Amino acid sequence: MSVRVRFAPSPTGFLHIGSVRTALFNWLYARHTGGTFVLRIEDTDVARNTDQSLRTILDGLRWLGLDWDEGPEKGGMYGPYFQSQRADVYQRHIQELKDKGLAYERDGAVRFRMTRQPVEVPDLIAGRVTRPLNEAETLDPDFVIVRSDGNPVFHLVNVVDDMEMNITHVIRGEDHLSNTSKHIALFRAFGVEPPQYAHIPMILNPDGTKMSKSDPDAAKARLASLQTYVEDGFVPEAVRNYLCLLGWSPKDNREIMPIHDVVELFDLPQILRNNARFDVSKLTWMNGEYIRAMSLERFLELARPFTGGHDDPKVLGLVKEKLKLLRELPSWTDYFFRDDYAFDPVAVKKSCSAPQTSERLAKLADKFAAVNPWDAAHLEPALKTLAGELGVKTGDLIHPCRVAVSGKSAGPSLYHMLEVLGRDRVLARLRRGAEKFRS
RNA sequence: GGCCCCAUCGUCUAGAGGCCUAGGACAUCAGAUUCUCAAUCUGGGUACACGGGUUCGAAUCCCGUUGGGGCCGCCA
Repeated sequence: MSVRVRFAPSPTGFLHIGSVRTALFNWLYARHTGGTFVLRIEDTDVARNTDQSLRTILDGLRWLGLDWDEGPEKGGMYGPYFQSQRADVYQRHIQELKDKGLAYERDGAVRFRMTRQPVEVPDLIAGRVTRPLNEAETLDPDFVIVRSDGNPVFHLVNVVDDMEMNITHVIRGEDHLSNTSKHIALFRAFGVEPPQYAHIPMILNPDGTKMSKSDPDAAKARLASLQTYVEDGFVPEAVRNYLCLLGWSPKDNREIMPIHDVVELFDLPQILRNNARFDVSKLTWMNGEYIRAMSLERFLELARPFTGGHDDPKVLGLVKEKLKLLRELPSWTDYFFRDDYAFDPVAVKKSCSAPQTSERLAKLADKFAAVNPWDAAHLEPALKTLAGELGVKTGDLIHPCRVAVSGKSAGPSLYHMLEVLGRDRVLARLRRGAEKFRS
């Protein structure tokens, strides 16, 4: 039988990074097995659902390249894929349980007559887990499956849909492990064999606490939302790759690896059983690696939202290898697009405080005025010639020059930077610097 | 509190009884290189939570302790 897995988020707020990892693992398993990846929207909590949130989920999955085979905007034979549109399906199953004497009403809600026996949960990752009933459950293990307002609850709709949609493997967060006995009991009540379960460990904050989108600590709350990484200029390839490595490993010391290699190697039993903490610094490193390695075309495409409209390919190409985050883009390129860029005081003090600075910049301007053609290959010998004539180290010209034309001590290769800046701007800025740094 | 899951460098991990005086990566420190920064290269420090077993031999198996996480809703 062909594998069918599903990602079943609720459209309430931002997309949680842990949910994203769950979606990723489902997608990987589907692609690894040649199975089907279903996206199902669990929007039974009418009060909390928003269209905006639905968009966030769909956009987030697409951003990461996690395409679904059945679901919203895609269709499929098992639809509809919104639980809000499946009321009749649930109604039928609730009636079935009532007819079998396995559901009854109390206080206006419908309750499921839970088995009084401990339920063994076979889990592909955790192994066999038997969860005995706790004290309260021993007294009354039954639980609500339809609220008094008539809406069925998560446990019921989740099981009914997994059943109706022929889901073969339920890959979800470990926070559901304790509930699984309820789900298995429900499957049995319907006379259906439960799917295989694989509960994946949680992703935690750097301090080991649970990642929550509503954490009172704003910095931690930011960490929990996928949107944060999009806004900060992480690239999807890097986020996806990093997430693959949280709870899974190719076991051959590779870390940066193409997604199709992960798809090939990925399997459920090899998923780790322990929680992982989210390490932004490693993700940031990986992001820089991906940015440096990607094509200029891809870079231009991903950089567009961060350029503020200044997307000259020559400029962006120059700083591509410098970046760790796309969000840093403006601070690397501002002087290409404006003449009133700021001068870093530390850089000025370090490179432009020598008394000869002014004279050197002026002479450099004169020397560059004669360079033809204006390109890196001709600028370099011109500068070196002048250094020889003045009897100074090239650095004594290079550093002041860099500060004069960009305001910074750090940037791309000087000669390529000058080439892209163009003769007019470079000469003007050098002469302006000669005035500015006159001591 | 009850029940469940888990436990290797600061972090992510490799390790399925001898290959481990524990390997890789990020981070960090030192050095090299460079026109700056980044990158790159070289090197350093840092871990098997603790206590009992089992075994000729344990990071690897068992038990306990401690610690972390999860679940105990008419949320999902």
